[in-house]
Amino acid sequence: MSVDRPPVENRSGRGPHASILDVAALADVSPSTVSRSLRGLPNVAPQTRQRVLEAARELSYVVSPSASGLASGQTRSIGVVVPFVTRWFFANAVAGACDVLAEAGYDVLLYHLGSADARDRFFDRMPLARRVDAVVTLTVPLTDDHTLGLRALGMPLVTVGAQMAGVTCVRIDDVTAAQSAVNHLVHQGHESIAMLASLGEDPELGFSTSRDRREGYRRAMRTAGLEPRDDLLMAGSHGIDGGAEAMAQMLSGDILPTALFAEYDEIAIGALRTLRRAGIPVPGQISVVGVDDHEMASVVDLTTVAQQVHELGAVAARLLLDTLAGGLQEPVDVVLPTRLMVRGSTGPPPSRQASRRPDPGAGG
Amino acid sequence: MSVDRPPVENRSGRGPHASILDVAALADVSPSTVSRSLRGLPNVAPQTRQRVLEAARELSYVVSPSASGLASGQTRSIGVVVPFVTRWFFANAVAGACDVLAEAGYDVLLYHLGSADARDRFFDRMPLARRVDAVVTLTVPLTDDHTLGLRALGMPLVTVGAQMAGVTCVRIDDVTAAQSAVNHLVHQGHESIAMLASLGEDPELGFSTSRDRREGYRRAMRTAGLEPRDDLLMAGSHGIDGGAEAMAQMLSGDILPTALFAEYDEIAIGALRTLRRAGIPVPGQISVVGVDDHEMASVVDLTTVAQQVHELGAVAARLLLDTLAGGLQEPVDVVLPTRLMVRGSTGPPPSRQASRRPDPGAGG
DNA sequence: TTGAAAGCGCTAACAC
DNA sequence: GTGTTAGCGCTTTCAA
Repeated sequence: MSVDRPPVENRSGRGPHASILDVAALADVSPSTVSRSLRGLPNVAPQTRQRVLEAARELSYVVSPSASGLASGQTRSIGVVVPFVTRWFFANAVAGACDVLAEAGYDVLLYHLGSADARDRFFDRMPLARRVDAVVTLTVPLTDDHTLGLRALGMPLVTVGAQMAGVTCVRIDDVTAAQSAVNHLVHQGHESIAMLASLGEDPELGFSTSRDRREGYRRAMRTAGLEPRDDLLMAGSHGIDGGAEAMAQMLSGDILPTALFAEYDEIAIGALRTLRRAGIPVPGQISVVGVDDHEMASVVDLTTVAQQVHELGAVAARLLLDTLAGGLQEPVDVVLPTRLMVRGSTGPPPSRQASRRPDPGAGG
Repeated sequence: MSVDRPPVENRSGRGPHASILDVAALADVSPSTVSRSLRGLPNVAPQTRQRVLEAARELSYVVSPSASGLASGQTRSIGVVVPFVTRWFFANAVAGACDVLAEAGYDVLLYHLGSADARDRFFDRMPLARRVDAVVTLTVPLTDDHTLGLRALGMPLVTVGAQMAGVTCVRIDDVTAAQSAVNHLVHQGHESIAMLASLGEDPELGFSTSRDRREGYRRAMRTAGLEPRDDLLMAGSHGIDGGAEAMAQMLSGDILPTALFAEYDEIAIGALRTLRRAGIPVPGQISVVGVDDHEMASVVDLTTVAQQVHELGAVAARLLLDTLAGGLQEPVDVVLPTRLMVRGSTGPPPSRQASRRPDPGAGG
């Protein structure tokens, strides 16, 4: 690529970049002084520092992270591991983490483990090993091996959403969140409430978030004296399409509940799409509630349990920075609050017993 | 952090990681041979390579990217620069790029320039300088200075969506995409068609995507013998909220068009939310069309011009890899196809002249 | 096909 | 407050 470069003078002339020696020469000090000045260490005379900064700017000097990392053992970058950046929750949490980390001068290495392939490659190669100073994982479904692999890196680790013994975690109380969603339905008079939940390829592996929300559903049902239905589990697709398919499957079954609790909003939204296409009125015949407060929830008028997703990522990042700075020594478990947002997708059931599907021909 | 580490033997015992010397010792060869073997270079006897690979595995050896980068001048990582990971388009394009790059063994440095702060910090510090081998920018609004700054890095650069002279670009034809959306409305008989478009803080700066879609709107209108309305520009918020606010603003105005062309789906979706809340029937009174085929478009039944966003990112990544491999020498301009998806948000106008708002009290 | 030696560009420990 | 001296852990000539 033949690209114009800014004119560069006083250069030792080896590579395309000025080196610390060039800056040192221009500022008429030693390389160590340049290093100290640029990193804002004490023990540098103000005027010296000034000269160095000017020289550096003049030469468009940027430290080589490789060299600096090699010498110091620090990379000034953080690994962020995420299963699907395309899902609203993850995108927002990543954004929260990135914003905090960038402000602190850290770079973010993004590891996107969407496919099983990508996940295997990742854990096989462990590209994090000497590349980052710390890691934040966003509720990646992990086997025990994976977990051990991450911990064996011996670097600070914070998870968003996934509780693991001895690891700092930022999350919501998924059990309680699910309970409050289901309780809302119960209070409206629903007795036949089903749950739409995701199911990873490997049941051992899944998201703890998913497990906890199912637990919350069961508890709320039992507390209300209701029988939890077998969760409807979506094996294949995630997100909206998964929810839509699961709903379609449920419609093809015999007994339709009067209310649905979806593990997260995208599932709920997918279900709403299927319901709309099937001409089933919401909440007239079925009420739907989710978890997240996805930005689309207000658009489709979905009742949901809101969580502060950007903040989850941001808090995780801050905890990591604290740990790196030596402040935080022991693992902590931070639980952010949730809030029920009542919207138009929930209402009383059609009647106390109208829990069967309308006969064919009954209209709809 | 006191963490169990896998048992490690035959170690020089300095750091937490095995070094190339440890591997060399265990395999009974020189470090150079280890290096060659691990990188799959020729000129290594198959059995030697075998021994080395076993030794490396035994010691859980992972090369130090810093050291390797310093010595070779290559970082094996790519910078991905994106304004908002949380917006659907960007999340998907990032995912596309990540997937391709990860498969090729590259790491991804994510730079999230959502806020003006973050952008300034980024261009001020140019953290990419020696950190990455190449850069893909996802339609980041750039000033000329910024553009020059990126090009001055002297490394391969591919943009998604943003055309710049002499830079490889992967995009759709935004003018044509906009025209096909507007033509669809024209063919349905609409004569009063407005556009909802975004407007960056700095008009000089904006997305070329935005400019081109406005241009397409104007051309389609003129071709149809219609007067383009002054675009309704959203100055503040982006995405859904921006669209919702712009729509509200339009509702407070005097003359309501019979159809709306939104620069991208999130704007359209925000507008739909406002319209629903205002009780204005879609497409009965107003038709709405967007661009993207956002995953929510099918949920809210939005007519839109679909683009393959994941593929945009993936193609960009592949072009970058080609360039790094020495295959691609000259900048290219790749244009991916779009397709009009007709859904339920568009229909004929209420009547040939019913373009005024209903009188107060007329119901709705 | 392999090994020895010389850096890559910086930081850190120590001297002054 | 500043300079000197060694590396950090690799890759890369070059020589064998």
